[in-house]
Amino acid sequence: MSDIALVENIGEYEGKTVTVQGWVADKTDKGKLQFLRVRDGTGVIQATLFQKTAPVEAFELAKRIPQESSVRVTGEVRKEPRAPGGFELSVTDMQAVQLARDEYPITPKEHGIEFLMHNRHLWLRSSRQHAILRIRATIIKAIRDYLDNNGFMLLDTPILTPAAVEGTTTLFQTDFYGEPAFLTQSGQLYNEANAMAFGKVYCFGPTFRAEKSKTRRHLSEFWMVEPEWAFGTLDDYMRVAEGMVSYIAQTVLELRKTELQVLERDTSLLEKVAAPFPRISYDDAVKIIREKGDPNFKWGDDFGAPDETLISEQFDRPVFVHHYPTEMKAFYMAPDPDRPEVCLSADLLAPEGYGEIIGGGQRSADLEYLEAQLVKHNLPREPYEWYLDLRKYGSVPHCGFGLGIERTVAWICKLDHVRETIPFARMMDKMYP
RNA sequence: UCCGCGAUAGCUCAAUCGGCAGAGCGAGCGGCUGUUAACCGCUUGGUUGGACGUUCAAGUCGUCCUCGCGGAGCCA
Repeated sequence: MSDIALVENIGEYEGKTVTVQGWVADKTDKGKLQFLRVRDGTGVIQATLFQKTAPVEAFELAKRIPQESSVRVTGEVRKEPRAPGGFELSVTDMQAVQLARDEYPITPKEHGIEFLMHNRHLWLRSSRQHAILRIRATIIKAIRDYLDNNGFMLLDTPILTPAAVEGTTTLFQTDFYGEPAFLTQSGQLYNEANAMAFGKVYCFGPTFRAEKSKTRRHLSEFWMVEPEWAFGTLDDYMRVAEGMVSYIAQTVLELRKTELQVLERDTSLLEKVAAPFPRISYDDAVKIIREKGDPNFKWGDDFGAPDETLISEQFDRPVFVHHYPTEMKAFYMAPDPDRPEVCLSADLLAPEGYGEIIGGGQRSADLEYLEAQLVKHNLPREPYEWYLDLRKYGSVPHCGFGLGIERTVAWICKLDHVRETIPFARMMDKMYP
């Protein structure tokens, strides 16, 4: 029995005989010459069999084997410029683990999105999906590395929660031992408690929004990283956020060249993603919209998707929009002491029309202000009692932000829709597979 | 929730004015010693999303329904 080799390391085995375990992604029958392209999860390698030299059983199997059958293929690794990937396996032995029983639905030709989403469990095997999801994994690791290396501690927040964080967004309700409970829409409030206990923290997990949104930027279940730290200000937040996003872009450019190539991503645009990012105030953003878009845009309105695109088009890298109207933002945002109608908040808009990927800001440290905000926002006090405690026992200025993973992946990969950025997207009216 | 578009073979699509429902891919069989979404020949393919209606005649026109796609609002 020869060594099991992974396709991603196949170059290390040149001249040696190894076994690759995987699936027949595709094949070409040339009569007395058979080409199989075998995928093992780490890559695809071409396995070649000549009728003249290969064992009879192996050759016959290769000739007959249906697409997506699972196989063990043994052969000598040869450098071969004509083969995709540059290496090829000259097969000396081959066994089927299982012969695919039905016609494989996904062919190398085009398919519609409805069909592909219905076959998502199989679509994941294709090279484009491999590229996207490897980049997703790299982005997540880059985020974790950046935060871990900058003194942040991972401290996860609960998924089952007793109340809305921001009150406005629709929540998924579930049953908690007979009591209503909700799937979290943000780790934000618990993060603040964690930050008061540990200083610099972050949570990383799934987030649920029952919004009836049907756009390329929405999922019902998505992943978010939320750093939060004590003694942090609005400026501190923007510095950490731009550092993290730059690090994400640089890491993907460095480690995922092949994948970006598969996706035909213009990497020159990603190379520009380096701190510092431009910062403009909400007031200035409104001016841009009035000049180049809607002249009647009202101060105090939130930006629509076309407005965000217009703003981000003015810059060649992500842009912060800060000091939003206090009314527009969550109840816990700290108002600007010099100008209370705006708050110490900022969103980061990604380039190329990808819109908001980060929202965050400085939180109010003031007990009386937050008590008044709860009343103003019609929120019950009782579920927030513990949150108010944080302002009783050593309240300090602090800040934090949330970055949406799927929107970030969509932007880095330049995808049309976030549904391809997660293995199994949960969208309005869509739970299969 | 609102606006727009769509549903025809396993997949991607075509079908002129309402007049015999087609092609490519896939699959099956055969051929080919360098294929890369191969190529060549043959074969296989249908409750035209559902219900009702108009008509001598409906994939095509009308009403209702279901599902999907795109966008808006809202958000990350």
